[in-house]
Amino acid sequence: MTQSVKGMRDLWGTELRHFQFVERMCYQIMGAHGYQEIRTPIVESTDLFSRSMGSTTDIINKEMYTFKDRSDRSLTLRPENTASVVRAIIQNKLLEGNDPLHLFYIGPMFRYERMQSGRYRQFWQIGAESIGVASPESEVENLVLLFDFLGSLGLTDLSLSINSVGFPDERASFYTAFKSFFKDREASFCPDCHRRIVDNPLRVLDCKVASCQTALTGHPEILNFLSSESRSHHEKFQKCLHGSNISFSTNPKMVRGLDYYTRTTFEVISPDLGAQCALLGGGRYDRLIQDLGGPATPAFGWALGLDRLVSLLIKKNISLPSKPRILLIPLGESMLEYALQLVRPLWTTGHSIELETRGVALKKSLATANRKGHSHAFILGEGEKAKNIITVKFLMTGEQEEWPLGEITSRLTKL
RNA sequence: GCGGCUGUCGCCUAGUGGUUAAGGCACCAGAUUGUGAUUCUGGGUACCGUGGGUUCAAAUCCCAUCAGCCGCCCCA
Repeated sequence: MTQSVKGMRDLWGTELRHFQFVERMCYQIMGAHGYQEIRTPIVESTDLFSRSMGSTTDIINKEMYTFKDRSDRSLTLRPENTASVVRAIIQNKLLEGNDPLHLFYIGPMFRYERMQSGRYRQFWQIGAESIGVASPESEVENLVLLFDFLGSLGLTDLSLSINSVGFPDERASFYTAFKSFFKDREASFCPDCHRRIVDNPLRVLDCKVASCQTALTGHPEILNFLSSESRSHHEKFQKCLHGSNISFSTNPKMVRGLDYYTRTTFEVISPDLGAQCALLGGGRYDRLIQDLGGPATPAFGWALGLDRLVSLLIKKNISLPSKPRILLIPLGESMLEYALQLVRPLWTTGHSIELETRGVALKKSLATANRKGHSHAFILGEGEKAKNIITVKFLMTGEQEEWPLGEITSRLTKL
């Protein structure tokens, strides 16, 4: 049998309902904050990603789904969405007259990675980008949106880590100091760190090897190499977070996976997710838009892993708001025709009413309703028809009520 | 990309060379015709992930392959 491609899965049932719940809340909160949706193609020119994300990042080097199309163009399945959003902004001149832009997106991303739980080759992200404003306050606005969203899902205990990685020139002077610090004790570092110090020095900071962490004692901190402007930006950002009641911790060792970040970076990890604990991350990217050929424009945003978010909701037993699910059971074939006429106006009211059309014994229909998770059964037989009523059975308690036909809609709303 | 582990009904598992692959949950059918979820009775629904090999004999041993899991790298 042909199976789904490795790392790509089907979504249905409980898990899909959680996805849909998150998506509904996403549209609601984003809308409330004035963010507008943008949808970009899943496939882009390979160079969009190699230009935006940094040539030494793992995503570029080993994780992209890259292929040639029939015209020999190098195409790539998007591994993240920010580069595409920026491309769309430039290409469609979205900044003209719309500055600043508040955009959000939701959709599948692709990374060719070794499988592990919580890590998929097709995975879903929700992201929000705030484009055109450089202030720390706009960063906090974007994070308030994020935490309002998480709160609406019942997630209130997640901790935010923040850091600043400065601008490339600030980073360069830090690298110089850090590399000489490293060189003085290079024998104490693991082979991976010897590779990192060349490719991406910041990565040495979050090495998990204990001896490396010991060797890092007293290391130069990037915050000390920031310009006074960047430093006061960072201070103001923290002050504003306090003011908005968002709790956080500063982590000078926190490193993000993409090279385009400037100044503020942040992430949220969840201890409940095992090794793949990164739930979301983001930061400022003031140079990306110009690097991709657009006008120099500051920007800030985050991306959240929907698959991991849903697995967290399920692990934490966060229950979905449940609407009544009704099975309408006509007794006998003549009643089925009557039921069809009766249910049509009800179907326009937005309630979930499934019609039993099999014409099987009531006993069997109730068993089916129970098994499939219906909350109520509407029973419609000769007796009900004669009295112009419907029998409503509450499947949780077993209680029954008789509703006059004219009151069905109003009483449904009160369930 | 590196290292390790796993794969038996829809789900969880027993079975470690020898009859017809066992059990639980679930599912299906029934216990007199309009009442489920609780009870009772009956039913096994699986080419043991796939393909080769060893053997008189393979779910069991070997190889390959696919998928999943765990750690690393890294990331959502």
